[in-house]
This record gives sequence, C-alpha cells and structure tokens, in this order.
Amino acid sequence: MSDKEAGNLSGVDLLSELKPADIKKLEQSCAFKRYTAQEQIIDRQSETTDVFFVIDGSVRVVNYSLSGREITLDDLPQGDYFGELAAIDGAPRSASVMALTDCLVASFPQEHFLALLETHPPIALNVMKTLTKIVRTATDRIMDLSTLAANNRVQADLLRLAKNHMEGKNEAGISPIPIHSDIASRASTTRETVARVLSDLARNGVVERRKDVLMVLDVEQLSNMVEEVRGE
Amino acid sequence: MSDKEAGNLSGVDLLSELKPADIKKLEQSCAFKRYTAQEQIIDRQSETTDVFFVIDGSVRVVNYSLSGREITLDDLPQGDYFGELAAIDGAPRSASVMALTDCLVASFPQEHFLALLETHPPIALNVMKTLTKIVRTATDRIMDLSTLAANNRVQADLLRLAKNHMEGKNEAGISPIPIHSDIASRASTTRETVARVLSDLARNGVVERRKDVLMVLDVEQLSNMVEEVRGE
DNA sequence: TTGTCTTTGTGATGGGCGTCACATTCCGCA
DNA sequence: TGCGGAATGTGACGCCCATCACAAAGACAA
Repeated sequence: MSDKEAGNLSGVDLLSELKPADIKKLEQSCAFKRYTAQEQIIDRQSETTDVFFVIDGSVRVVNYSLSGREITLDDLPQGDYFGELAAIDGAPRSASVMALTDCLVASFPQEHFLALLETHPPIALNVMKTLTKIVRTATDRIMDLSTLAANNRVQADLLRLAKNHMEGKNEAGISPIPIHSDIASRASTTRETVARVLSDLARNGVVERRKDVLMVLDVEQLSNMVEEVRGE
Repeated sequence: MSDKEAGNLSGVDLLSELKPADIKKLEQSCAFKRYTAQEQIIDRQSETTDVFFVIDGSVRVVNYSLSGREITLDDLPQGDYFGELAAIDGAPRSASVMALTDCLVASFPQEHFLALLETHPPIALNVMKTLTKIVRTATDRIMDLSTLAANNRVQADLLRLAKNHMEGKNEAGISPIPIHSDIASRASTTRETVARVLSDLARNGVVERRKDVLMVLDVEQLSNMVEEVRGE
C-alpha cells in the first residue's frame, strides 16, 4: 500500500454539514497518510499546527511522565479529529497522539482550517462544542484524581466502560476485554492495582471474566462502591 | 448600593474589538449584579446558560468533593468571562463559581452570546483560544496529579506563583502572601502538607517569609526540586 | 507440541501523606 | 489594648498503594 494515497473526507463528522462538492474541495488540501498500530502521529511539544482527521481506524491521545509512565487522555474513533488546539492558538502540541490500530489519517493545514472556521460559523460552533466536551471531561478527571483513591478510580473507569456496554438494566458485557495496563493508564495507577481491584470485584461477584467478555454483573453496586470514599 | 445597576462592558477583553456603539448595545442585554466576597455566583449542576463578564473584582472557579474538600480550578480577574461552557453546549454547569472579592458581574443571555459568535468570527476565534488555553491548563494539571507527589505539586504551584512575581533573574517576591489552604486547594493536597513543604523550603533557604511578601530566593533550585521525582 | 512474549495474579515491603490533635502566632476590630 | 477567630507549625499514627519480584496462564507462530 502506498505511503500517500487518495482519501475521502465524507466520513468526518465535523464536515458533515458541508455539501459533497465542498468536501471534495477540502480533500485537495489534505495530505493522507497511513500509520501502523503504535506509530506516533504527533509528538508533544512539536511545533506543527495541522489538524488531523481520522479517516479509518482509531488513535490515542497520550502523554508520558518523566519516569516514562503513560497517561491516556482520550481515544478517538474514526470520523473524529485532533490537533485543533495548536491550529487554533499556534502553541506547541499539548499531547502526543499515536495510532491505536492501523489507520488512515488526513492532515489539514492550519490556514485552511482557520479559514473554514471563519467562513462557516456552524462548523466553528461545532469545534467549540468539541472543546467544551474536552474541558468537561478534563475537569471531571481532575476531580477524580483529586478526590478519589486509586482503587476507586479504577472502579470509576470500569463503571464508565460498563455504561458503554449495557446489556439489560443492571448488567454489562465489556468486550473486547480491556488490558489492565490500559485501564491503569486511564486511571493513573499501576496495572497491579488494577489486577487487585478486579480480583476483589470478582470475589464479590460484581464482575466475572469470561472467554472474550468481561461481565459486570451488578452495575449498581459498582456505582455505589465508587462513591464509597474511605472514611465517610 | 443598589442590587441592580448600570454597568459598563468596555473593560471586557473579549469584546475589545467591537465598536463602542456596539458594546453599548450589548449592555442593554446584560443584567448587572454585585456579589460580596465568598458569595456563590454559579452552582455546579445548575441549568442556567448565561455567560458572565467580570466587570469589577475577581472570581474563583471551584468544585467540591463529596467530603467537602474544595478544589480550585481557576481564578479570573476583572475583564475576563466565564460560564461559556453551558452557553455553548447547553449542558449543566461543570463547576461552581464564587466571588473572590466583592465584585460586579454582568450576565449575558445564551441566545445573544451565540448570535454574537455567529456574526463575529474573530470573537468566536477568541472564545476558541480561551477554550484551548483551559484545555492546556487542565491537561497539565492532570499530568501533575498523575505523576507528581503531593510535595512536588506544592512546589510546582509555588513555582508558578514565583514566575508571576519575578524580581530579577532568580528571585521572586510573592505578595500578597498566599494562604496555605488556597495553595492546598490548587495542588489538591492538605494545608498541613503545604505548611511542611514551606517549612522545608525555608530551612533550605529557598524561600523566606517576610512581613508582607513571601520571597523565593532561588527560583532555579525550586524548579529543580519539582522535577526531582522521588526514586529517579 | 514447544518456545517466546504478552498479560495476569499475588505476596512482601516501605515510604508518603492524609488525618487528628494541639500549641502558637497573626490580625482585625471593639 | 485586649479579645477572638483565622492562619500557621509540628508531632504522632496508620493506611494506601507504588514498587519489586516471581509465578502462572494465555496467545500465537514455528
């Protein structure tokens, strides 16, 4: 497969209000590129200012501590975009982005992006909505980190996953089964702690590890455990 | 002084590109209100959607944990604005806002704000820049919380303060002297820990508490200490 | 099957810091 | 000037959890 190839912006949610002809025009300005899983797409602190569209596959926004610990900020599915921060304010990249799966990504130059925002207020509003969502998620995470113990943060992450995989009123089947170190990276703890929490939950019958799915048998109880802050 | 009174939007940075006549027009849509220090202006989870301009005084964006701990997210000076998240996406307030000092605040209805964004792309871009700044600050904080120990977070906060009060190349005079519990609320730790860190720093000659100013005598060393993650 | 690599499970250990408890000092105000 | 509440300084205690260290179990290809 070629390094650079024709691509298609029709699946990009942000641009969905545009007429197909206009989308075609934007494609002219894009550079399409494939990345293999784990490959870096953006390095934190680098000074590029393009915006990227995820055409196919998915990517992960991460940062690394000095000691090398990986902190996952967000995972973005196909149809989403990233890199808008630097495009908007011109500052260095605030985070790294890596390919989660093999994927196809379109990079779109800053000037074109800013022009698009200026000429299409609904798209600008959409970008603002995306940014507010990021801010809300981030403040929630700051609250979690500030007020929950590591154990509870793991439970909270599990609860979040469960809510995205509900099967019935109080049960969820999470699949594919998340890797402990991924959970740890989102909850800002260690994989050992994740393993211990999961062991405990399994002992209490709240979760059950099956062949290809992690069953949460009692979502409500899990929810209660998250808020059971120690000493209260 | 009356509860409701005429106000003036001329000091609002966001609107500085508008012609004075246009600003006057916006003032018609505003409700001006005074708050006394410590008074709540916005409650988290409430469903209002106005945007607020800080005309005079300053405000603090905070959240509270279940156990009542206060987490400071940001302090906003005169000329700034807040409440834009709910105005943009219509969701409940993500944080509380309280008056830090006695202050005068203008509330501006959501529809007018959205209309302003639509008709004035440069203002929309400005709002986006504000949002990106918030996102960058928040991700930095997430990184601090995830990778730094409580001690180091206090040092980091002190360093931030020092950098805003530089006097010469390696010295800073922070005044007014911040209250320990305020630092604790920003660094997500306890006032006792703040007191201990400051005691240590004073013993090492890095800081010195004087009459009305907290001197940081060796900003560079303070900076080194922040990064000296334990065990590295 | 066998070997290699990834992922998971769990014990032992120790240090950081949140919590409680007081003693002091500071500062505005009557 | 003296009173009272706020802010600060420090000791003691104990628990959470990061770290280290292996063992075991899957996963997958040769």
